[in-house]
Amino acid sequence: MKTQKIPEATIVRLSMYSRFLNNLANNGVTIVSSEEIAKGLNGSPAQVRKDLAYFGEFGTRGVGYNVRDLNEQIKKILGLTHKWKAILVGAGHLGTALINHKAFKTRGFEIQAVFDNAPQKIGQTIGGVPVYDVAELVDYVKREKAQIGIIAIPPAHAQEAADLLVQGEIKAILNFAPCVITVPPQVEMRSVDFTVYLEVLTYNVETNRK
Amino acid sequence: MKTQKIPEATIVRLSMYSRFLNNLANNGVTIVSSEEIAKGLNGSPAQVRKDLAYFGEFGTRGVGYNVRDLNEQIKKILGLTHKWKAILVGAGHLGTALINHKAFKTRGFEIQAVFDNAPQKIGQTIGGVPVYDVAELVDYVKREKAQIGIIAIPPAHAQEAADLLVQGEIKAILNFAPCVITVPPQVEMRSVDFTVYLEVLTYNVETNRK
DNA sequence: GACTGTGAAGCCATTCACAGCT
DNA sequence: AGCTGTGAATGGCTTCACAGTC
Repeated sequence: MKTQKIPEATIVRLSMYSRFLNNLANNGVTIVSSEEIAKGLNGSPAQVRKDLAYFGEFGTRGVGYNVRDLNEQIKKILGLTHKWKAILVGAGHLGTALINHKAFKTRGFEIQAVFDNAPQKIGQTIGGVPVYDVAELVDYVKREKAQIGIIAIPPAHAQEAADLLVQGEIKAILNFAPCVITVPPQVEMRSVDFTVYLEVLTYNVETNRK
Repeated sequence: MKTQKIPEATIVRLSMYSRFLNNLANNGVTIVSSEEIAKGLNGSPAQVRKDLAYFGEFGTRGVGYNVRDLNEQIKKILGLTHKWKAILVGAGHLGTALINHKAFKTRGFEIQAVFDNAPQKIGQTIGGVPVYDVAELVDYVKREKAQIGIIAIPPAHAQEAADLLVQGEIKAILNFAPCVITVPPQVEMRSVDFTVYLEVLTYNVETNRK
């Protein structure tokens, strides 16, 4: 193992490997081969081995990988051995869906607060999470040292929300608004933009019926 | 322009260019350069030109691109000159968020029906869209010739939902469940998996504070 | 002079094929 | 014998740099 640039696609796959290993462990499987992991992910065995080899030697030649150990290693790599404090911007339908989504809790993410600018929403709770005025966002993030900000509002105000999060010294932003957002380099940012995938689908459907 | 393999990343960017061009047009801009498009997308001018050049010569040397014309061309490439019939599987929070999402209507996608297995939801409407029993899904998709199926249910049953959509001869599937789904090659499928991006963020936050 | 279109070069990720362990 | 770990080869996307056009 040496220091080298690791493809983002590798990190994405690590996250999926971990999920797959969880399932295996729940089914009582203790040993797994790169071949089997690959099958579970529609990937290739060489890819699996290469991805893991960036970070160490986790397997046993002639045998395979210990499911539980490998999962622990991957979680450590991804930074999932401790909890993460998240806050949500947007108390609309999407925000509500995210608060109620199982995936956050099961992976150690805790949405601590929601921020919105609609007076009738402020003071309420959604799925047990309090809704605050967006005017309090910067202070809250600073005070609570929230690390992850999730943007779930329409594109028109998404950049403003990002700016507030940055002002609060957030570490990372997950943006669900279908638009481009700019943040300073020290802030990690990824967009989940389903609209572009929808159009990738239509492109492929149109193109393949030649 | 010749027939060659076009990177998926190019299609993703085309979708974003189109959105950007919509904004420009709404602001009364008529001509745009690759440089300006690049700035709007945090990309490079060469990339913009290369992406567009896969499909034709849409610009004028020394001048730039006509905003409206280029947008029309891109929409044609993406198959957005006609409407798309979509159906949704899952009448939960996420499904509700998707039905109410502006992005579908503005890009020509119409969610015609929602399918769920909860008896108390069947017969209701959500955002004006009727909720049907999932038992009727296959027939409905065949009869209405729905082209796009959207999966918005927990991972445990996502593959079953995909199988039903495939049985109904759907053309494309957009999967929001955080799991791997397998479909036959003639069906286009993409997953919108925000959980992996969340973990890409944590990986980067952990790694960059060395 | 300005900006597009494009072959070539450079770079990065994936696949291959086999050496290395158990 | 079986499966991992890995340098080398391949393939593909992006960047470069300039020719082409207005």
